[in-house]
Amino acid sequence: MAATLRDVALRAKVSVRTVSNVVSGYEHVSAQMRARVERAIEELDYRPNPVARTLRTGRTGVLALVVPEIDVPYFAELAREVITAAADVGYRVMIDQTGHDHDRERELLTGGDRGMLFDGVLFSPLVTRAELLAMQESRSMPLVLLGEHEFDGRYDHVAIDNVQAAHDATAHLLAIGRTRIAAIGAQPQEDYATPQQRTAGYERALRAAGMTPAEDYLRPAVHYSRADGYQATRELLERAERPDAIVCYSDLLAMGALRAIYDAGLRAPEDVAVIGVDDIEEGRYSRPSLSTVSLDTPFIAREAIARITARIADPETPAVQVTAPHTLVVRESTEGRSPDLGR
Amino acid sequence: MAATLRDVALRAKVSVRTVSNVVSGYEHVSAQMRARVERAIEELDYRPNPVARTLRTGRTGVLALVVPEIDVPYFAELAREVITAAADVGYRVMIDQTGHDHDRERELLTGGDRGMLFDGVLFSPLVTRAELLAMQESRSMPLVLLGEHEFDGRYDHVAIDNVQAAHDATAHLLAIGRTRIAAIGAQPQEDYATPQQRTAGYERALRAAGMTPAEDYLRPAVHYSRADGYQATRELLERAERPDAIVCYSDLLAMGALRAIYDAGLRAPEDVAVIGVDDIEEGRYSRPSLSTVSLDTPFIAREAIARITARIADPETPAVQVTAPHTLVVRESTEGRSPDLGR
DNA sequence: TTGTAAGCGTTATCAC
DNA sequence: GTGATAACGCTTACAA
Repeated sequence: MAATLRDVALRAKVSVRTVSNVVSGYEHVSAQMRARVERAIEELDYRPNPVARTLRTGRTGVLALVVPEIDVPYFAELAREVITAAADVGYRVMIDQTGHDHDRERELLTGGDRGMLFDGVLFSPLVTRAELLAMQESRSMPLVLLGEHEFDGRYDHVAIDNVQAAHDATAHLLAIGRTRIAAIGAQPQEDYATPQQRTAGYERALRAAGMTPAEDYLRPAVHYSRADGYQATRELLERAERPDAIVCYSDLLAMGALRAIYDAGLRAPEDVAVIGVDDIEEGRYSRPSLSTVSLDTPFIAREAIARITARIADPETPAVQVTAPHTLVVRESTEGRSPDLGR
Repeated sequence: MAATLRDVALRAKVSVRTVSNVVSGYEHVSAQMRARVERAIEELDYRPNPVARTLRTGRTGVLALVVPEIDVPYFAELAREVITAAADVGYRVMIDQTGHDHDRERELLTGGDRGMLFDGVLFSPLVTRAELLAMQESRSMPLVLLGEHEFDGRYDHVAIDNVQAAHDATAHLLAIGRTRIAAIGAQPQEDYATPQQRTAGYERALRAAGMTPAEDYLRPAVHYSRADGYQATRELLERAERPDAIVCYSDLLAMGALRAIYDAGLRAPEDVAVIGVDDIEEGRYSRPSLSTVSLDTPFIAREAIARITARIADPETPAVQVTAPHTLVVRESTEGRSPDLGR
């Protein structure tokens, strides 16, 4: 049986209060008391029970990170950074997957079952804005939204400038002389912010170049997966007017696109240039290596942790939005440049 | 302020005992009592506090999954399956990263700080067996080891037959006529089980074919990363006696190898065949697509959850070892076959 | 079947 | 500076 505070107190012949003081690093404890208590702790191999502490303090030391699927490289890389950043400030991270399930997403957001298990939630949502508003009704728990751009002053956001990111990707394709530029990742049926914003950026870049976005060059993708990218690209390549470039709304879509282009007997970038968004490591090793818009995941993670801890400390902290920087990374899939992999 | 059991009791004019009975689905509650209580619960939007429940019952409903790095695709895919399998039986999953840090691994294993935060730990270790034995000293918490092969009867194992897996990969290269077969992923400095077993399988297959494993064909890799695979392959290709095939101890290493072969102006599989271990999705879309030894991740996850829940229910359950099935998957990187990606 | 009350292991409010 | 002691919200003997 594990030793408790009381056991230590008995052994050290002091009160539990004193032991608690020593354990939680209280200042005003005499040196000899401290020594006595520490010996008893040592002897009994005492370790504080975090559950009891939580019941008393209301703090769990745990954050929830909610993502659609943890094995999507972008989310895996984000999770890694988040876990690391959280550990730096003494937090652990619990990961929940929504699996693209609206109901599950809502349940996680309203805290359906999870009561006081977390001190805060980092949410990378698919959910619509309208639905988010409804969430507001629910019991409030510190919440930071990741990746959304729209900001309504209600929640902290660590945003990505999706419009600009997609614009930059498209503008790069235009700059290298492409004229039939398709896009993969739209979700016309749904009210999701990310695909809408990326489509807006894509179309804005085309219009700025005096081009009219062609309806059938805008391909939907449900899961932003390799399979989605593969399938959508196949369809695009069957068009009479075959595109000479594709903007993929995620690197994973782009990986599928590259393979589809190869399977069709075509070359990237010569026949079809491809660019993605995210900058996952996979794209640095693929053939061709993938041009992309790099999102600063460490920044997002650090900022998310900073926001959530601030809100936990003071729930009345006004909600703020920070936008993560992004940069265009040109690799072989658009310009034939070699990556720098030699160490 | 969140409503408590007592609030509900007061409102429904019943005892807390009755409310608790209703909440935890106790059988013998009269219909009218139940109705009354449920109305009060509804009105107060009451939700049980899991922390208080945990303090009382000793069960947290949380499992820890400990992996080196969550953004390594194999672990990400495993985590996905584990989280799903855990959710099916009412468990949540906390993810901890050891980051290849021995001390951190030991700390997580001995439960350094985490006291009673988890009901059990699923551990995918790098740690040596000798060190594992020492862990035994520590306070016991239900533990299931993932991926290790050695079984000492002390812990539950969901094992991979690493020797056989590496053997099968090597045998396949021999079967397609390769004679200068290198391996990447050994860790001669360390006492890690996985690389040792895979090297054993590699060497056994070579010997069975009447060949002598060449020392300088066995390349170390510390992190099993793309970068490690790239670097090791570069070095191999500089050898006077250039290998015509490479067994990579992980698919990620193989992705780096493929890129290095391409950068060296060589072709896979014509000049150098490559095979990995894991069967991550990335390898189905790479160019060339990657031959590999497929590990049954869903099986591992399901079995791990089954073992840990059994041990939580009865700590005296004898430790067992189950071995996950693996299968050779032949793709372009060894035999030029096309993958089947069209849906 | 339902009520009363004793903890679970902490922290925090009092005194001294 | 240290010692009693009352919560934190729940489950569960033990009674009724």
